[in-house]
Amino acid sequence: MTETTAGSGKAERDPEAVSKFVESFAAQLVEAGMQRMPARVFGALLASDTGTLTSAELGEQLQISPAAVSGAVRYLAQQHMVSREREPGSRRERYRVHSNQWYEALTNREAVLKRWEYALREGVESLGRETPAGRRLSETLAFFEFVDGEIAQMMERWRVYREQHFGEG
Amino acid sequence: MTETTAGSGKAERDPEAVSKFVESFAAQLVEAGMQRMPARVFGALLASDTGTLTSAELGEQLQISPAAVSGAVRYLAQQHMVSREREPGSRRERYRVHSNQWYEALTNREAVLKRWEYALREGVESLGRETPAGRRLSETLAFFEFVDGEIAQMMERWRVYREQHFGEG
DNA sequence: CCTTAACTTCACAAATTTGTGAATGTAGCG
DNA sequence: CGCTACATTCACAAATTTGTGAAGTTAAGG
Repeated sequence: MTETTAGSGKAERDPEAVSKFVESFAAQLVEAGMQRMPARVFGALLASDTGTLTSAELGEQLQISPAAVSGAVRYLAQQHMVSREREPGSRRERYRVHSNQWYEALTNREAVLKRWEYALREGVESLGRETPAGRRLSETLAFFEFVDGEIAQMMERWRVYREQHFGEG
Repeated sequence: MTETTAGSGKAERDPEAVSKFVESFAAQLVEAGMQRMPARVFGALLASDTGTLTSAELGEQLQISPAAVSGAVRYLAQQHMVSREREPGSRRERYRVHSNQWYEALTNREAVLKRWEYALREGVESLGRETPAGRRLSETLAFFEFVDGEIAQMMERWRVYREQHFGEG
């Protein structure tokens, strides 16, 4: 017999409830633009007891192929929404959602904002700073720069708030 | 002869520069998850002198069919990123990007956040507030609620900042 | 070393999304 | 009252995206 897939601890907390949450949460992420598999994998990790799952566990729980798991995890890791850790002995890999880390990632629209800003700057240049369109673009650019700064401060405030309400993560 | 499509005012401000901006800005929006046509239409409006364009102008400038314009505009209007206005006399419709209005729209991830919050609340309930997973979801929920409030304040600060730096829009 | 357990990559079939042309609807104007 | 100028909707073809099975790669353990 395979060493009970779920391994550590009685993993059985109403699989149905878990699945229902995973699917409905993933659906919302999808609607917001995330790809389906990454969204589901992320949901599964969020809903797990330890915040970590192995590739095999993900595959079984979500009924998807190893290839799909691999692709989803690659995406999530690139976005810094999960981290990978090698289990010392085994060849098994663990994927983890750090409570902390992924808040940052989610607000890491930063990279996105930067690219928008760049495109807008180009536009201001080439259309002419003093044209009506140029002025409109300038203002838009200013908005994004403003938001950029504000978000940094907001995350700082969150860290304080979080520590007060939840203690160390 | 058709009444020169571009109609009002000498619309010719280096069409090439305009197009280059439109396409590169749209590309960034697409990468962030927006559909291509809405992104291009929005870019074109941003880069226009008056901030308004007719359906025909959009179609010609972007080389797309009336159907595509219609679809794109419907989407943008739903997201409150443009408004439609009827030209009094004509049957022609004008689409406008209000500098103000669309900042709000962009941060109107609010609707999205609300749905995430809802899904998370469900999850906390069904997995149990006192389980490890339940606690993780709770914290995530708290984060979104926090962000919600912060964004409202941020927009308020932006309005002040904007007025100081750009005067009335 | 050789075997085996894990992850990854690749080529392809299926499903979804996207944009078009044609048909349809509607309001202004003679 | 009918014609014309726009805009919208619909069905479909094309392009893109998505997930799978199979083959490939690497490291742990005998």
